[in-house]
Amino acid sequence: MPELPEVETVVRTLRPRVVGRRIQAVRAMSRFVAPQPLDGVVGRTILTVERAAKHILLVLDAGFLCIHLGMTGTLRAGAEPGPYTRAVFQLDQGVLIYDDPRQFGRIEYALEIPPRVRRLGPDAHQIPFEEFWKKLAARRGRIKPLLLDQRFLGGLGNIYTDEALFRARIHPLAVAGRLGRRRALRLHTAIVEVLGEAIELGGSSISDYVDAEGRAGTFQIRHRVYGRTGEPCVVCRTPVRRILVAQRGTHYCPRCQRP
DNA sequence: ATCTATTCCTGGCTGC
DNA sequence: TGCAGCCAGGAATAGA
Repeated sequence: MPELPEVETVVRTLRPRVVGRRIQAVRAMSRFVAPQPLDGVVGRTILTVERAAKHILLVLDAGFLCIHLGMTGTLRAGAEPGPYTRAVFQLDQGVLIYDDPRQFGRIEYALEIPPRVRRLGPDAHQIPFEEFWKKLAARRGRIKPLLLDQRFLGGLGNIYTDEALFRARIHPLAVAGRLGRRRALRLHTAIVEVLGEAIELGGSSISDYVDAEGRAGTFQIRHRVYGRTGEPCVVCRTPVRRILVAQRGTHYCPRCQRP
């Protein structure tokens, strides 16, 4: 599932392939992925490609093409259309293919940056500790749902939330505002480190994820708790436990991450 | 503010 | 082998 490191990798691999290119035609095959017409992008030039949390923002000479990969979305330059192709962008040089089997992704064209992007909290990989600590201390809810809340912090999803909490030795149900400065600092460090390491390895490829060149990431082999239910904790050999938190599968070590 | 449940979608899995 | 049923989950949404 594309989270911050995967989206960052897509943006980095996409950039050299599309910046300066002119969009000559667009074909949207899914009303679910593209609920509004995308015709406005035709004739526009791609100025830059930016990441806003998990959103990909193609800044055009007029307006913005905003793409969210959802769970199974891929955006590939110079690829061939397949059975799950939901949108095709014909460029003056090359083509951009959006594939998405489960259609949880969204493509939107607007003259202004869409509200869903404006509402995003600070970037999980960029937020300074003092700001993180201040925001955290004001919250009474559980830490995991809070980290998943894109208005609180942008970019974390289920995988990296579980991995960061494990590294920081914090229970997913711990109350955010009661973590204390020491544990908050551990958590902030863990978030920044796990995201940085994942970006270095091109993200995690669990099922569908590939970058704009079609290459899979390799960070999944470094996962310590996510998808390791029942396997021994890499630190203490206690079996990794899976519980449900806010309707999400949550993986943690019951010994390293005490309540 | 915070929580729960629901909705979108379909490949892949389980169990019979 | 075939098929029904369920699960995975990001984010919006409704309702408590």
